[in-house]
Amino acid sequence: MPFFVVDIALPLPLRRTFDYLPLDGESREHYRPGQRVRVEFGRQLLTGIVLGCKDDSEVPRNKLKPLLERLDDEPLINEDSLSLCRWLADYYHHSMGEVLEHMIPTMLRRGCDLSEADERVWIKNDHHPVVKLRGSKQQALWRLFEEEQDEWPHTELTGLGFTLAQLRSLMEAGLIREEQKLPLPVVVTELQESHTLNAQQQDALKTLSDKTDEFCPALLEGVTGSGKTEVYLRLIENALQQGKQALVLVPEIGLTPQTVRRFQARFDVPVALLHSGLNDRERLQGWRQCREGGARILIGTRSAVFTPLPDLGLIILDEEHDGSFKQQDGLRYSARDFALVRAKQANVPILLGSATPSLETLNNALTGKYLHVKLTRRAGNARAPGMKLHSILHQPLTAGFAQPVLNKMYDHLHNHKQVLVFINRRGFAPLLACRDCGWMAECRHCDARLTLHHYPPHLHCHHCDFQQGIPAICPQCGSEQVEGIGQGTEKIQDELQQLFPDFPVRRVDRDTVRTKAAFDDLYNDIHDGGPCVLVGTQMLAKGHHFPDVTMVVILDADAGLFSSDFRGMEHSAQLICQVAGRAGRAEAPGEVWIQTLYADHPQLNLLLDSGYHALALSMLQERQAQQLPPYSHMALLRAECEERHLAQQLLQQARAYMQQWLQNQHAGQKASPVNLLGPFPAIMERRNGHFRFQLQMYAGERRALHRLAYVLTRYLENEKSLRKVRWHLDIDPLDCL
DNA sequence: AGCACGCCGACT
DNA sequence: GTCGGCGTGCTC
Repeated sequence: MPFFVVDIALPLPLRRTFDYLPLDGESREHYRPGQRVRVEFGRQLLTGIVLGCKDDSEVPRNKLKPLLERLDDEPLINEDSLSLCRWLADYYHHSMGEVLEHMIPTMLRRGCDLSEADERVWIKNDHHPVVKLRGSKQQALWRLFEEEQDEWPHTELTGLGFTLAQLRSLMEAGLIREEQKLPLPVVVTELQESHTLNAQQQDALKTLSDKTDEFCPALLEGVTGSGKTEVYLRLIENALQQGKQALVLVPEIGLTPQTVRRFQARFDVPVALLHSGLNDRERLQGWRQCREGGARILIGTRSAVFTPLPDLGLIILDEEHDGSFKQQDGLRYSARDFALVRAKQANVPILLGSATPSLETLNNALTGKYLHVKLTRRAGNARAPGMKLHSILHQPLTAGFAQPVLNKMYDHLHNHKQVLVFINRRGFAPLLACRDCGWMAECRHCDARLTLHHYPPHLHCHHCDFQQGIPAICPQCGSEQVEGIGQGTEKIQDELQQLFPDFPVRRVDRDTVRTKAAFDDLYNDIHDGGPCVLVGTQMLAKGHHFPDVTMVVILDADAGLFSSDFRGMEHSAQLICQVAGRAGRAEAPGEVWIQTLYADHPQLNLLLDSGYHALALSMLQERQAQQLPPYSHMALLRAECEERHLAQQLLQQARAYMQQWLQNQHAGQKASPVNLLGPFPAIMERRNGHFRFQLQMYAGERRALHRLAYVLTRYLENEKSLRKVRWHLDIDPLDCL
């Protein structure tokens, strides 16, 4: 047998792969890219992925080890997925082995067998005798098989109150049989009719349905309540009719039971869900349901973009501007950008939806790179909320509110409506300070103030989770005048409750709704109506509809207006629109009050007078003038270390290396194709005990940036002198703080 | 990333 | 005398 070696990607941060000798008696045909193998790596056992075979290795023969075991006969990852992984590894300058880890569920990464997703399932026999069942429970059970579906997972039936004895009776009667197999998601049987589309929605649908058999990226820009979801549902319907699968990607908080139910109740097909709440086995089941074609629709968050879908016919990515589509550690990929690459490879349409598209996407739509479809009218009777800036300059405030705002809130409550107060600060007060000497409670691990919490009483760092008790006296001067300064959700809740004693004031933040279940309870409570005030953070802004909310108060819009990040205004505007979108969903028109010290802020006024789109166009002009993304491409090299100077030094060294390389490459040229800025300390220089610095890289051409990033990562990876410093390269970073 | 090897300080 | 600290280097 001719000599050959197997090229294997291992789950290591190293940007290279490893050669192993094949198993005795196995030829090249046994090794196909995408199979899993067990190997001895140093002294540890690892599961790797076969990338291919080679005639020979760069490594001397005596150093080559034979691999220990081949885990798959059929590749677990197909050629298409492998080439997507290669794209990710190249584009994000990441290790192939770690990229591949994203493609398969945890259990398979650990070497488990596919069959571990199997479960006890009861199946209706094709040819069953006609029998008279005695017990009413048995009859009810049989009806499920006759009227709803042929297959039922055992756990699903016991969940409905049926017993093993009842199932055995049916089996003995020859009606059903038992098997170990992959269960399918239960199909909802009470289907809902589709809503009728308004003229605009019909036009949108027509435009978007034009190309279903080829790559066609599109932006659906639709104001809140304009019925984007209905358009999604129609497009999915088309895809399903053609025997295709649909992938729906939603932001982390967007995957609510309400959303899911809406999709499930519309289609007579199994819908798989992938989100952070699943355990390893459920993940494996969902993955197999998609890969084996049982599930026809997959709804999932960021990581669901990796799921194999053999009949993929459509990708929908809702709230495309949402930051949760970008992974913020490890492989820092953008699920939105990756979804576009995937759609291109699969040659299928992809629809990005948003009321407030990111400037990147909007630019692509405006330049014609994407199809641009707009929905400007609210579906049904819903009217757009009226937005109003309320200047609090030189105004006396009660509990942080201006009197006219409180009066308005009172009116709404008395009209049996609900009021939503939005403030992006958890806790009681954002800082604890001494009245006498000015001392402030600071985190010992971060450059940040500790937040004062009353429920329960403690000081808490929101950046590293450090907690401690509240000092009774000032540790600096001994004064007893130690108190919270400023306001958070807790304080506002307390004070509003005193101002409106006749109405419940509820707080909605990470501290009150820790679990998904808690949120659902609260949501149902609120949904059941009754006038109340909701005080909450970002959590309130996304995903959920509160039909009885007719007034929204935004308390601290100013915080976002002067951010040091160039995307600060964009994100503020998106957040304001999103919060505003919570009001006036139903027939009752809503109103939005924004308290601000800067009532003449030009961009804020543009947003309120002319809407997000107009503001976005103006922000794009600004970006163009400053050559910021999307008019340039960016990468960020971040470094952090417990020793301040080492973090800084790594970036200085990286900068020197890159400058040298650029000079060699582009000798004689006037302008460098990549501009380097920094190193700068991060806005919060110390976090969790680590000093953080960063180096910005800008380029007009993506090519040049990537060529530089390639040599940089190889250089840093092999530079052993700086190994105490943790570093990473963030391609297309979302925030540069 | 692990996990070895290796060379210096405080313990039974 | 040894246990254990983490600097350095390697893994096909």
